[in-house]
Amino acid sequence: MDPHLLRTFVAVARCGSFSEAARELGYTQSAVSQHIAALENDLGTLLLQRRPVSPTVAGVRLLEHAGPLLLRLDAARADITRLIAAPAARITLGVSPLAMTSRLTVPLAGIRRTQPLLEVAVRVLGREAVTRELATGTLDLGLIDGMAAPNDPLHLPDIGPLTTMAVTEGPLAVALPAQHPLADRANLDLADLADARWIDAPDTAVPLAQLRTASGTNGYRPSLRYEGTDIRGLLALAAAGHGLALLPTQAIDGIPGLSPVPVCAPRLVHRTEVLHSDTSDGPLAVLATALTAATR
Amino acid sequence: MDPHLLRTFVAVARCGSFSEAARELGYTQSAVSQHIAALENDLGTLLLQRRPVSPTVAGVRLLEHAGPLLLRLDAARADITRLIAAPAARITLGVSPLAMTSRLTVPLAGIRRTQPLLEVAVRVLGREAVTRELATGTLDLGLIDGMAAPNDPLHLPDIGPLTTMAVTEGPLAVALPAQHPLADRANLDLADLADARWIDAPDTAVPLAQLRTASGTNGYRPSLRYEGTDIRGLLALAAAGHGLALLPTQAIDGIPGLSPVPVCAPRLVHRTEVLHSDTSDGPLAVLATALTAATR
DNA sequence: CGTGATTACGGTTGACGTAATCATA
DNA sequence: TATGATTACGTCAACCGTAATCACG
Repeated sequence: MDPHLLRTFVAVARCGSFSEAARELGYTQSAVSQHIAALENDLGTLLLQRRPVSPTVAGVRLLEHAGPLLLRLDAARADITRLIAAPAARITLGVSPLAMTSRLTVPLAGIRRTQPLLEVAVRVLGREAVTRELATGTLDLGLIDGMAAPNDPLHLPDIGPLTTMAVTEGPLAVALPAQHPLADRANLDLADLADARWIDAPDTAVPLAQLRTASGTNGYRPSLRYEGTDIRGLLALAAAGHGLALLPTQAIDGIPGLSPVPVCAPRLVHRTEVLHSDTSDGPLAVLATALTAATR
Repeated sequence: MDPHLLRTFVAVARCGSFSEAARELGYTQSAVSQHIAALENDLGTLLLQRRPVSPTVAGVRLLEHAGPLLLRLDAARADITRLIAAPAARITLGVSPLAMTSRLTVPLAGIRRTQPLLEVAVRVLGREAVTRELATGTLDLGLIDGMAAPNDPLHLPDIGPLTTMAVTEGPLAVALPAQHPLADRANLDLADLADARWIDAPDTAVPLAQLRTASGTNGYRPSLRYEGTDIRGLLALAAAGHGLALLPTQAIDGIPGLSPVPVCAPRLVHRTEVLHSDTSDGPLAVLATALTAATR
């Protein structure tokens, strides 16, 4: 279970080919074959079906472990090197789409005024990408949004010891087309919409999987998948009746053709949090607290 | 960042000695020294202070990663081997103290009646221990309790793909000595007790760290630490006025000298969940659903 | 047949143990 | 000075590449 072996295993599984994975990793076909053989021998089971190459049941299971494992390994290395390296002259901020609001501009302006030598970059990414890049050190600071119970932290994959601070909490609403029969309701119970058609937009709206666990049902089946980080596109699809989406009320308000209907049960809020891994009080920690303070 | 190196690193940090760690791992003193040197060389920084041996800042940081990393590595191996191995003739159940209630006996009796050949063992452990042993395959099924927002899953360290199902949700109460000034209150706001004296009983009561994150304050300082899995002992300490503890109301009811006072804010519940890593519908999955069904 | 995975085999690298050296309480 | 970490060095195994072989489409 050497990380190298795991890395080639996930590469082979992703590529669907030993030789392709070998090219990608800079190994020979032979070495990749030996890696997989070593893993399979170690675990005592076949991990990949050959010709065509596809993971077995055990292989699928191992893949579920290998991803987080390798990510965390990278995170550990990045964490230490960041601790050693000189305080950065450049801060890259990763923001999930719905965390990217106009309020962000105030503390950013503050930082740029007080520390004009500090280069600041803002990058809009999906939620998973933000945590991943934060772990590997590509990002210095993350601003992530999500759904949670009131006063409850977001459920984030634990890639390591991160400092998290709440920035905002606001109401959630279902984006209903204006002509939808329920569009004039004062509020809605989520469970009533379990059988409706939903848009699966994991990076912009609340992920459907989360709706399922929150309501304990198996509903909220997707009618359409929306990938990317652009909210306007999602709203256009919702307005056109392609499916429902759960968003912060604020993001739906004033969009033509859409009525935001608040969700009354279960009791849930939209929440944004700042994440960083700076234990001391460097510019990162300062910016992080500035971001929280600006909206309190 | 070879796992072997990480393993010896945590061993050395725990033992506070190279030679002691070497004995423990079956290496020579020399090999351990080389392992640490390799790690330090790879990461480009000192990880341990020598004479006496104690982790540096970077070392502490690495330790925070290494634990979960190695645990997850073990979990992956255990997961695969379990998948391969024949369905067990023995099921070991790990239960956290407050998840161990009389309701458990009903589904257990059901299993023992329908599958008399199946050996069943019940083991009461701390919450961390249950997840750890579940990950490494020592336990087959876990029953864990904790605090959460209503209808929200427990926050568990993600050691891998686990099936979790809610078993019970019930009210929480502060265990106050009968003569406490607030003992006759109808209910309490948690924030009002942030400056009180608390008992830190991470395995039995709600961990104080969780109270802090839930209320966003830095209070709930421990006056006494209580280790172990015996609730009666904790209740005795609480009744004697050594400090407060947050527990399910049910656990405090009827205990002489203690008044359970419900917590009204923030809105929180005591919740128990079943955990297992069986994807198919073996005896584990059957028992797990039996456990949830019995209390619905 | 041809593409692509496996096996055989050799060179190099790296890992661990023995033993000598160094350093600190 | 004694305990315990480091360094030197030799041996052995593991790893990867080259090349031949095998197998499936």
